[in-house]
Amino acid sequence: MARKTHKSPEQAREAILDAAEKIVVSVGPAGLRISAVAKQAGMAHPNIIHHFGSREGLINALAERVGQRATERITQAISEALEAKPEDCVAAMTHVLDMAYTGDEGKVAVWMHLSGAESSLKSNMQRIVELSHQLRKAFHGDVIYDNTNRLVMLVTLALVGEVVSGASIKGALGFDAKQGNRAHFRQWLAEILLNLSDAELTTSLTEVALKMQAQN
Amino acid sequence: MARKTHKSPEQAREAILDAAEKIVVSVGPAGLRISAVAKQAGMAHPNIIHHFGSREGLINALAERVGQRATERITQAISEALEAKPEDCVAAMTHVLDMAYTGDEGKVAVWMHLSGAESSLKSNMQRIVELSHQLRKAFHGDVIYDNTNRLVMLVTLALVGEVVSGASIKGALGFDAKQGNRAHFRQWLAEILLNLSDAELTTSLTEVALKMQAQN
DNA sequence: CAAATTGTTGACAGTATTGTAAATAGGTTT
DNA sequence: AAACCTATTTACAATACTGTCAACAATTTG
Repeated sequence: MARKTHKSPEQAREAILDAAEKIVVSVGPAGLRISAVAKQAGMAHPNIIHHFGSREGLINALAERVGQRATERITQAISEALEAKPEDCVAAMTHVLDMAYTGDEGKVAVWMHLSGAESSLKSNMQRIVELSHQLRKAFHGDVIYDNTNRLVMLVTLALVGEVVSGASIKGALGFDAKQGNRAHFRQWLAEILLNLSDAELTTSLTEVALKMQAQN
Repeated sequence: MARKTHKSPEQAREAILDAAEKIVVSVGPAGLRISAVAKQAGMAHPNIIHHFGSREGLINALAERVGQRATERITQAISEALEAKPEDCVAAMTHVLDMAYTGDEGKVAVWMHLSGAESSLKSNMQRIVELSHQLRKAFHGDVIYDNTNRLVMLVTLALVGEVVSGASIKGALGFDAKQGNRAHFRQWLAEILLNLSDAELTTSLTEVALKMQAQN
């Protein structure tokens, strides 16, 4: 009966995306139903189609928004790490990893991507690699760019894995038991990442690689 | 008209699982429709319900089968690495990582798990950790079990990430360009894993951790 | 104040999918 | 050969979801 007051298109879109994010967090990526989003946003479902064109349009818009926000948090954390004192380096690096998860945005970003959303992944990832390389250079002098690329890839893949089935794997490996909770794992990983940038480790690695190539 | 010859229940189940695996590989985990599986297997879809009870029953059975097979391949690869000569260690370790992907089974296992299948993940993972720890001990003497656990977790998470969105991330990071294809990344990771077991790295890591704890 | 614009909604069409029920026939046992 | 078991199928029920359409009302513009 009583119609809702008209929101501006921007307000409506934001409200719908907020609702969609909540729904995705609670039911997973495949369970994103337009009707459920509409109910959460307190409107009728054709209104969503009016604003986003289709279900796929909604998914792409949500992917774009959460990807942008997550990238913002991560890049800011790396920038902060760039200015951290040496004794704070592990904490700063741990904070960088934390930022990939905060507020369910990393989870939603991965899930949206999993649903086939396109988004501007490439430019976001390249910003992160660029800053990460600056971070490694600040810590260890001149380092190999390819290794930064690979490290970022390893961490990114692990983050995706954590989002997708981290809870199950953690449970299967008994990580709930004593000290091995998620935060501790991230700190452990942060330490490894910092040490992996060390020049002596790099040479050690290339030595092994050379030995192997000679064998082929 | 012409009815199919009756298969034994075991044969029928295997044929259906083969079909389901193909379907999942081609359309992804969320797109698993029992009608499509039935078409692929050349039978009517109620027959699948007859043999597996429901769509969920089919998913669980498929998860169990691919999980078992993938675990078999991985554990065998680790066992082989245990008996490898020192100069073959990187190749053997790379082979272990390769085994997690071979034949789409790793991909399907992750995807099925993603669809909510239960399966015997815990016992499989623990077998892998146990063998991995033997491998690390063989290479580096007595090492910390928790670190083996964390390394297995890191690699497993990265494998899951690779399965879920490895192609996109690889593309976003420009890994297609020169030498950074998937196989090279695995070899690079294998080298890191072998070197990470080194005692000097472990002490370096714990030193950083102690320094950070003192700071808190 | 009138008219246009557009955000919003209820009703509906169309399709896809899972699962059920009864019937049929291949294979096995007595 | 008869009877039985069950793998298999056709037809159907029931539901759920996306997207369309025409109408309505809130807001803005002339």
